[in-house]
Amino acid sequence: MRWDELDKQPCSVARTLAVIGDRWTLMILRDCFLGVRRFDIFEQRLGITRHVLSDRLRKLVEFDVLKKTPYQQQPLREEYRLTERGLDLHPIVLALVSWGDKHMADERGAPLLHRHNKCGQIMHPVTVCSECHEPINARDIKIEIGPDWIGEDEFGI
Amino acid sequence: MRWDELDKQPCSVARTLAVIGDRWTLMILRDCFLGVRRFDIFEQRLGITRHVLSDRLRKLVEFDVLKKTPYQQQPLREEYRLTERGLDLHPIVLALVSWGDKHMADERGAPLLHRHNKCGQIMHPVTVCSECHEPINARDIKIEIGPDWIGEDEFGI
DNA sequence: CTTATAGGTTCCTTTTTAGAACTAACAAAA
DNA sequence: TTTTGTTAGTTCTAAAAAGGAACCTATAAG
Repeated sequence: MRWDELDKQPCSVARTLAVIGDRWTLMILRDCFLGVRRFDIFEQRLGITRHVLSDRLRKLVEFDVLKKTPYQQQPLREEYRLTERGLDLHPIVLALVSWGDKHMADERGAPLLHRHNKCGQIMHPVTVCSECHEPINARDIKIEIGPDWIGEDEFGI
Repeated sequence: MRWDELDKQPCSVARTLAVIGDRWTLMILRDCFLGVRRFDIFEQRLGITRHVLSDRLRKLVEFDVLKKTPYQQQPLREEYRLTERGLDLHPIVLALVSWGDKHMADERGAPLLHRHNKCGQIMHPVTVCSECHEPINARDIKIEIGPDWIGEDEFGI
């Protein structure tokens, strides 16, 4: 299967990865959530080639994850900002950070700390059930129906 | 920057993506969480080339995300199972599913449903603060210290 | 008149991926 | 006993993508 056919699959992971499942796209989005908005800052921080950066930003705008907004006229300059759709990617980025903090941190610990404005504390993200609000464990989830279900009742991992 | 230098960056997102930030790796992991364990089943379900599948599985074993376990002797056959480290990737996969369900679903709705064994209900993942247990909004998180902080106090998105 | 800035595009080389064929080690069927 | 099938790969070539450097455009500053 070619990569660009992925969004036709009846699977939400495949469809999401068709948008952000690229080598550089999630690094660009990380920077977006850190406040980066301009082409040259992305380039400097990421060490990505201009060609690829240009292509990825264009695609993210196409998918309505980022939008171009002018911040200056004469000459026209535009910056890239997260849309509501893009802001909804925050749990994905947080989940990536959290795994990296736990499993890839060096002796200095987590490189960045997240403070939750509402409670004022340094936090890490916890994934809970929308219904009972208990933390979710991989073994406690049963996949139920849908075309991608392969018929096993248990993970058996 | 070359992709294989990414894990040297002082950033948990970069370090995590060095492991799973590949075009196909997250699709392989999706299937792992659905119970797939064998080479030929991955191949059939993903439409991935055998060469790339072989390479990605080898890397995931190297990173201790999957482990090879014999399920038959004569001839020796081995299958790939998630390690504890691999199981910890579940929140990432759930976050990808959740975004896809919300933003990429077609008229039929979410392709797969997740039932939480503990409460028995169909659920979707919610990311909450580890301290106050309130759901997290991108605008409510302030990045505090660390080498990747670029010095802005607000997202201003 | 030259240099700097921001946001790209173009060109060429290297790396990665797609797609198909081939291999090894056995088991089962004809 | 020869053929066919199964599982888990490896090897080969062509096409696509990424890396790296140079070039382009519009404007402002020195």
